[in-house]
Amino acid sequence: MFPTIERPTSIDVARCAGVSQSTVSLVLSGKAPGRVSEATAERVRECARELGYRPNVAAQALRLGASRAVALLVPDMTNPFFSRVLRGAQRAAAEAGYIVILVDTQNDRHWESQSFEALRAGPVDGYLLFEVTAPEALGPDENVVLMETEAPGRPSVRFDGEAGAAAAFDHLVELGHARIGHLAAAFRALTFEDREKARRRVLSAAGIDPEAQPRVMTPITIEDARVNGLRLLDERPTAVFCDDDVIAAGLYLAARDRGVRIPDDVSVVGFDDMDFARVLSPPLTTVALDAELLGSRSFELLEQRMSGRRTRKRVVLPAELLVRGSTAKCRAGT
Amino acid sequence: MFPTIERPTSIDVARCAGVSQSTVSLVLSGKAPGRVSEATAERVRECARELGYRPNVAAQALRLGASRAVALLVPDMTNPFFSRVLRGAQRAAAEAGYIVILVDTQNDRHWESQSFEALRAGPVDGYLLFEVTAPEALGPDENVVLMETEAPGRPSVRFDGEAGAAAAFDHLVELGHARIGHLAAAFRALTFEDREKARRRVLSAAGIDPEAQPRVMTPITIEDARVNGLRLLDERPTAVFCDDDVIAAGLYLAARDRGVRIPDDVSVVGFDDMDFARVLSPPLTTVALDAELLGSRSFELLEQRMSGRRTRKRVVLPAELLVRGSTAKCRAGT
DNA sequence: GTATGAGCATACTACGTATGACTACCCCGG
DNA sequence: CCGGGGTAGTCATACGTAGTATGCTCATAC
Repeated sequence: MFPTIERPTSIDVARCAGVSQSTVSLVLSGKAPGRVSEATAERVRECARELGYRPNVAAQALRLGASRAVALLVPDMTNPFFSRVLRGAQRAAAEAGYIVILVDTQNDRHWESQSFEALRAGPVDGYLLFEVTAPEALGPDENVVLMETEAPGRPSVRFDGEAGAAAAFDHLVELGHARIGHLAAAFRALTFEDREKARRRVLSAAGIDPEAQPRVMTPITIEDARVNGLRLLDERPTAVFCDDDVIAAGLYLAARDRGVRIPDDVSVVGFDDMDFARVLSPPLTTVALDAELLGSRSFELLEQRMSGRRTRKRVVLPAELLVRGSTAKCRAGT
Repeated sequence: MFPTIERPTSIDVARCAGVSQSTVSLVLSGKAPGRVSEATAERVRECARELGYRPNVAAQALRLGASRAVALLVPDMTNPFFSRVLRGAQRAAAEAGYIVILVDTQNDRHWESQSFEALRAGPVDGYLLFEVTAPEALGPDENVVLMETEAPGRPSVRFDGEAGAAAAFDHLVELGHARIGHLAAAFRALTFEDREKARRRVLSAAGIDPEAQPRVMTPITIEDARVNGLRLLDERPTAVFCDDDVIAAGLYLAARDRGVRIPDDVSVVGFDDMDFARVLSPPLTTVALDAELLGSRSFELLEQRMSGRRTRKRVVLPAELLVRGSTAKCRAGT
């Protein structure tokens, strides 16, 4: 219909090499040894190269019932953290001959389920789901790996966010802070629950009442975080733990608005160690996560499932506190 | 082979509705009017809904020779600019019933051509190429839209980067700067050539010799830009134009290292208006580009081509200078 | 001279869909 | 009673590949 480029098929290759299409298929899919003579095989390969033959993936997918593509669903591609996840997944996938189809759900339930439906139509063999709420919609036999969340019977990969957050709060406590605010992500996810859990645990252990600490929720956006950060600063914390570097960036703006100095008047800790964290003034103390590793490990797990192994492994990756310039000894007494 | 989920086919739907597979296809692809009675059509739709039927895209792709997927090649997904491009493209594509397959070439020629080859195998109907060097490899009939670059006979979409850069240099000149450095991207692309062109033009017009101004090239990475920024600062410019916000971020670090104050000692201008630009201290003056628009307009052009129109339109999008806190009157004299 | 088997290659089919060609039926006018 | 024309739907096929069942050829063994 459209003047699409005519690409050579295995039949063209067969004609060129003077053999049948079957033989071509045999040779090119590596099943030749013992079935086709080496001389013929070489001739076929030669022709294929010459004609620039590439198997038609649609036909392959139809025939094999598998497309060698996986979907990666992330909530917000504007957040560079996910670019790194994608990069890791893409690298691992490419090595295994897979393509990654990225779906940016933009934190939009409607859009999420819509694109999800589109994907279920068959173009992908498996799913890498980042904190997505859909897993119940999938049959228990689907090839799925959960990222940064967990569900019964599903393999998953996540960071030890609780340990990371605990390290951050420990750090603040050691610096002598006793009024520690929490600028929290208004996003229901296991990750953030972990951080909250760590907060309660560490503060309680230090004799600080977690309930009495100022705590404000905010959408994960610089501007939202700025606005909500202003409210938090009004409660006069001497330190603030932010659920995310983006949120921390918003808090920096709020501090500037209020004339509050970091770290002199208030210490700030972020989470994720995004590229811009060290560029901020002062450089942001944050919990570093290897996002690329998350992506690649997740794909590896998915691949295991796709090749038939019914793994349910739950991988936990380390999270490490990076102390930079945004945290300092508490001077509330002075 | 693998226990893949068994999905219902159009034959199942046909059986359920008591009609032939052809009829199902007719109804579901909207070709029913005049061929199938409304009563039957409704029955078919009912069955399809009940069985949860979704057409097999692999089979469709094979039959139609089109996959309703397009590829978007970008050089570095870690750069949030491209996330926004993707978002725009994805939105426009979804509206037209297309899927966007993202390929992050990571500025790696080898990887670029490799993934490119993988794509040419047939899974996509068209390409959105961002400053990619491959266009010669594609036949003149391929469905391609170039982003931020141009080539004879190809449709393209780009920003008026020259106007944007000119506005930035005008701004610096008006502030009284006469020694204006250029921290330039070490990346051969039309975009950056445009900026360089604007620099020469504006400076010459202002009676400043462009050749005499300090100019340093740097890879587009915060750390690289920091190192090269140090070298540039050693030449004592009173203002610096950075080819990119990421580069500007690196220059901020360099300035901090050297104890050079922004904008008091040196004014800084960036390019792109990334999210973090306004969070920097001081907020970065930069040239704003609507990346999402770039993505959506590009897809629209591509769609025109894919539906047979042989358009070669060249779209130019505006670029606008955003003056914030990183630029100030030159105080070199004091 | 024929049975045996290895080695090599081919014929054919299925995967699920879209669609042009075709048929069966009914109604109506002549 | 027949032909024309519209309506409602079916048949058959092709898309390109993978792989199973099959066939052919030749050499060796009895």
